[in-house]
Amino acid sequence: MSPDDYLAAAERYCEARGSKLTALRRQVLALVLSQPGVVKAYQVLADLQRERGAAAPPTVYRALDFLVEQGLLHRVDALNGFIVCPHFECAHEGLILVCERCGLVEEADATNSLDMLHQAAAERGFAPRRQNLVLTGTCKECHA
Amino acid sequence: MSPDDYLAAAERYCEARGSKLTALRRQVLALVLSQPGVVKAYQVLADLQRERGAAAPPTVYRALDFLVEQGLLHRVDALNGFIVCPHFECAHEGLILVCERCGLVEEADATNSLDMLHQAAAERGFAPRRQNLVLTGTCKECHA
DNA sequence: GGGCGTAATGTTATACAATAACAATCAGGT
DNA sequence: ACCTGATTGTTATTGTATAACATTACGCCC
Repeated sequence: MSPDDYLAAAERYCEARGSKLTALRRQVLALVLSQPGVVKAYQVLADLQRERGAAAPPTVYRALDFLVEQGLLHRVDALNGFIVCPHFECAHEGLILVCERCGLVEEADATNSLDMLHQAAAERGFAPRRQNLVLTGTCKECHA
Repeated sequence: MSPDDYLAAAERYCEARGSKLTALRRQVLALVLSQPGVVKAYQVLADLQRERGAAAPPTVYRALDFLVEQGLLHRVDALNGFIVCPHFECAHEGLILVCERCGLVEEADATNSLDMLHQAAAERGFAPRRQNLVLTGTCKECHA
């Protein structure tokens, strides 16, 4: 899916959910889309400053938080970064693989093991918030 | 297991692995042990400063990195914190459950599903960094 | 013991990440 | 127009982590 198509779909998606993809939020989303793999908040901030002059950290963090909340982005804790969710529309649970070396992101189907994980948690009375699991490591190209 | 027993066991464990649990590293480990749940680097730093006067961030981070490398501690990315690994002796993949409400942290054994996850990743040529997976959600006590 | 290489620690400064607190503005409903 | 709540702007600060280099301690060989 091209960035433009993605943005259009995101627009419709937010519309349908009754949330507002404002100009600023759209711009931040576009900036994240414009780069491959994991994107950092301060990188987005720098890009935003190039495009619209003044901008401060809270501006970026608020937009990113919104986008994560909507499910358009995922936060990658291990890297203090963000990645685009390739299919926010269908609510299925994915396994996201992030290469620490090159920043490549891919998604694997791991429904079975994810179900098992949730079950293991449930056995302890623990209710996981639904989320897409992220594994960091090295991709095929990058392990020496 | 009491802190003292844990420290003694850690000592033997490092000895056996040919790594050095120096006085400083032992002290940092003791400081982490002295607190329940998740411990933050700068909290350890403050404690260390109380105990030995001067101390700077790199001192603490290096000790914590060492302890994580040895498997004595786990880093909890989602919280920028560290937890004690209760069973460093047996090689294992842990599943760490963090309650968003009360902050409780527990480590569950989920070797099977974690193995499956790694396998799913491996099928794509992806090598996950050895890590302990974190699920956030609500614990037994907390889901209303 | 003296000298050497490596690992560990100390020190200073800085980079990177995130939020607090409050002011200003905008959009929709009545 | 007016009110209300959400969004964005602004300034300042707090929290997290590492770079770069100096110094000290340890093991080893001779």
